Amino acid sequence: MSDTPPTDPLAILAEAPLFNGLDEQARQSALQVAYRRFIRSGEYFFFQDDPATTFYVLLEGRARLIQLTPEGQQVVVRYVGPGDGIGIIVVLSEMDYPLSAEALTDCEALAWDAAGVTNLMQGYPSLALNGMRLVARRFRSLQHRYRELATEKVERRVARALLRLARQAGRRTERGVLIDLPLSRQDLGEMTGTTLYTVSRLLSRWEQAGLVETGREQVIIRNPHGLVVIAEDLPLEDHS
Amino acid sequence: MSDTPPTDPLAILAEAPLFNGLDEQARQSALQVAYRRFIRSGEYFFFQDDPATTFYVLLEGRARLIQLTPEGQQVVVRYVGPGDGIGIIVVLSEMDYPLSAEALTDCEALAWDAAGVTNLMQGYPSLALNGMRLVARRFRSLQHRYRELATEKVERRVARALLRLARQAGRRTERGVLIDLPLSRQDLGEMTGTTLYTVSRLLSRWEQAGLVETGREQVIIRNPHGLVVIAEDLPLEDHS
DNA sequence: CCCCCTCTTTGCGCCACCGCAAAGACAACG
DNA sequence: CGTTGTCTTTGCGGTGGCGCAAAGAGGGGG
Repeated sequence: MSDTPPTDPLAILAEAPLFNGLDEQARQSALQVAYRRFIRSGEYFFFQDDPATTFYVLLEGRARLIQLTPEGQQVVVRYVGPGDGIGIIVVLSEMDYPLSAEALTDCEALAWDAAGVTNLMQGYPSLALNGMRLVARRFRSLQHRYRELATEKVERRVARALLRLARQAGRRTERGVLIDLPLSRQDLGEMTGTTLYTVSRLLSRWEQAGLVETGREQVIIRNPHGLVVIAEDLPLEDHS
Repeated sequence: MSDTPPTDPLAILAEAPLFNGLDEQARQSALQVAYRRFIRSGEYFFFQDDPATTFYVLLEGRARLIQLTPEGQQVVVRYVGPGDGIGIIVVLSEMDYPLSAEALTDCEALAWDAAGVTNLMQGYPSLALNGMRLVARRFRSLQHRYRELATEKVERRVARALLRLARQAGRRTERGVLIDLPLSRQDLGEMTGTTLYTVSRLLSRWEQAGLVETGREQVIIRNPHGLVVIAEDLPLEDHS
């Protein structure tokens, strides 16, 4: 996660799901019309409601996608890492960006403009199909989370969010699985549709129970299974 | 909405957003690999978790897409009408259907199997791009609803849902805009992530206020603007 | 025409969650 | 090493929404 070999765009493209199954030559021509961008930690790839002009594939670093409500509330939509694309969906549909992309660490990315992507896809239909598959997968996961939000109560949603984050950004330590991201109570609230207060109370309770260990903008999961029990709402074993 | 000329597949395809901008010849070849299906009211196009084999374009009738939670709760994801596609997203990604599609009236549809669609898209890249645009739009709208669900309270969500339904399936009558669908309190609850009780109470209140007129599985909107005020949470005019 | 089934309404108690407020903890910075 | 700002915790009161239960209201079938 923090070993940073001099990034080789071609290698990362080969790994990137969007270019999966394409031949070397296709990736080469994709690279030729791409340009490289560096975004410093805390800065933005783009802002919500800007016209969507550019599609990115992250080479190095970590970013998150945030949606702002008209009233100014935030929702954290997704975290992304190397190999992930940002803005695929939008660039192809001549819309405005529906969310903002914020760099959490210094980031390096490949960038294509809308015309470039469209051309590539016309030339390599597999690229278009890959794109659809990607979008499909993301759509599905969003649908899943939508259903969660609609039907499940806060406790489960937060537990799930932690497990998901552990999968995406977890690092084993001797104390447990550390979520390797600056992650405030506020952030967790925005991801799960609740408030920082409720998150804080939940985490306190879970810490009491020995499930997690928390610090400032940091969570370590000591007992993943315990969280799963909450996330899946498994019947607690009766100890009478 | 209820005039039913003998359905002409080519004409409907020409209107269908997926085939937008394609030439006659492309639509012809699409038709050649399609077959026709009739689904009776109350029956299902497919069930959640079945392997996704078939993509449909609805020619006639009305259907809805439902997601079931592991615990058996339902969420109504979307209503569809003539010209709409069902299952685009999924067929291309070799997944299982993430939801069930239920016919609300007798339905007539064109059907393609996964291989057929993939072939068509390889042959007509614009088709793939159209597909992406469609999915992108739907993704956006889902994202929008996700944010609604995460940040807005029930009242607004129900008001929004009614307005959305009015747009999709509204018919002017002398009493107001009738939502031309059998629509129970339960359904509305499932669409907005709440319970039939709360929906019932809201509708009662709104009926008192003269905003709507309700009956068994039926809603007529008398004062759309009033609903918009609620949906957008506009400051109520001060009448002191 | 009546019966039965489903949908709807509404009272009621309950609790999960909200959100302010104030105090404590921690990190960064000069 | 203190100051400052951000993040976190927790008490507290308020309430929105849940969900049972029981009584209406239609509608369709026999």
